Amino acid sequence: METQDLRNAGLKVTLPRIKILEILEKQQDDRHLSAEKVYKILLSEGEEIGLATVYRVLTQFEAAGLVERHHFEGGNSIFELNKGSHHDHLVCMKCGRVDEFTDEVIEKRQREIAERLGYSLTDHSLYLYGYCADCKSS
Amino acid sequence: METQDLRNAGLKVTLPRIKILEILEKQQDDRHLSAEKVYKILLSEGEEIGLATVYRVLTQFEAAGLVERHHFEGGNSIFELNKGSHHDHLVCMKCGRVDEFTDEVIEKRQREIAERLGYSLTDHSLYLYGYCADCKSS
DNA sequence: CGTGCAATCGGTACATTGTATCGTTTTTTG
DNA sequence: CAAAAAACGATACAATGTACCGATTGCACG
Ligand SMILES: [Zn+2]
Ligand SMILES: [Zn+2]
Ligand SMILES: [Zn+2]
Ligand SMILES: [Zn+2]
Repeated sequence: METQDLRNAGLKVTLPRIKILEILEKQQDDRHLSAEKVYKILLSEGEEIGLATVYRVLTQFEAAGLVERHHFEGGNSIFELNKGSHHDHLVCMKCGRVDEFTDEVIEKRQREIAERLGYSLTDHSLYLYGYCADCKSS
Repeated sequence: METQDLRNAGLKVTLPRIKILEILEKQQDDRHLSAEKVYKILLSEGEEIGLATVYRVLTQFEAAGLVERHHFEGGNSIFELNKGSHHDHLVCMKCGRVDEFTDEVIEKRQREIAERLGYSLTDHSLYLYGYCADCKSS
């Protein structure tokens, strides 16, 4: 139940938050949405929720750890429901398809590099760009 | 000589292009500059070059392969003179310091991952964020 | 050297993405 | 159910970058 998820995250239960969380959970094919896309889905479902609220709520979700924010090439922010396990992304430059992957070798090397250069590592972003199997051939 | 670099890149030799290229070559401590920063340096040197021209010229330099554009966390574009050799970046979240590194193991894993998932890889971006040696202790 | 044309420039209006403000509405608490 | 606190929606604003346009400059040619 979304209601409980919100309470657990320390957020009050309001209609916009429930609806936005529902939308994020509903995505099957692509879990990675922009704020604008979430807003359009809300409109298409007849909800009267302002775009400002969408941004505000997504930012709150991010602060509460419910959601992760990414910056794919192209500039605008992309949100996805937090699955708990870290992963990085492969993005198709033609159709926008997004695949996920994890690689412990890369993760380990990153930690070693940061240590060698004297940094304490807090975060990283790794995006691979290219053409997916479908777009490659066409 | 900057003049020849510009000709080699197929660009006409104009005062703004020479000045901007000079500024990029002059950076010792941090080769990674935003368009706004380049503009401010120009102003501080008494040059009458418009911000629009700075953006335009940097974009042309990028297209000509003279310069690389990055998107660090925070959103705005960062430019650096192309050194020829690929490298990735470590960014200090406190003081903004940028260090560079190359890791052939990571590069290789990336190619393998893309292949495994059916993508033809064209590009990637890897940024490590944290606190540098100086900022870590303070 | 001039001269003329095409490329480029600088200023500014505009586009896009996201944030701050503020009066109104909704939730929570007792 | 009423009061207080929080959140909402509309919209003004901010930040970053692009498009446009009349004025200027670089460069090939004579
Ligand atoms: Zn594709
Ligand atoms: Zn993901
Ligand atoms: Zn630092
Ligand atoms: Zn660099």
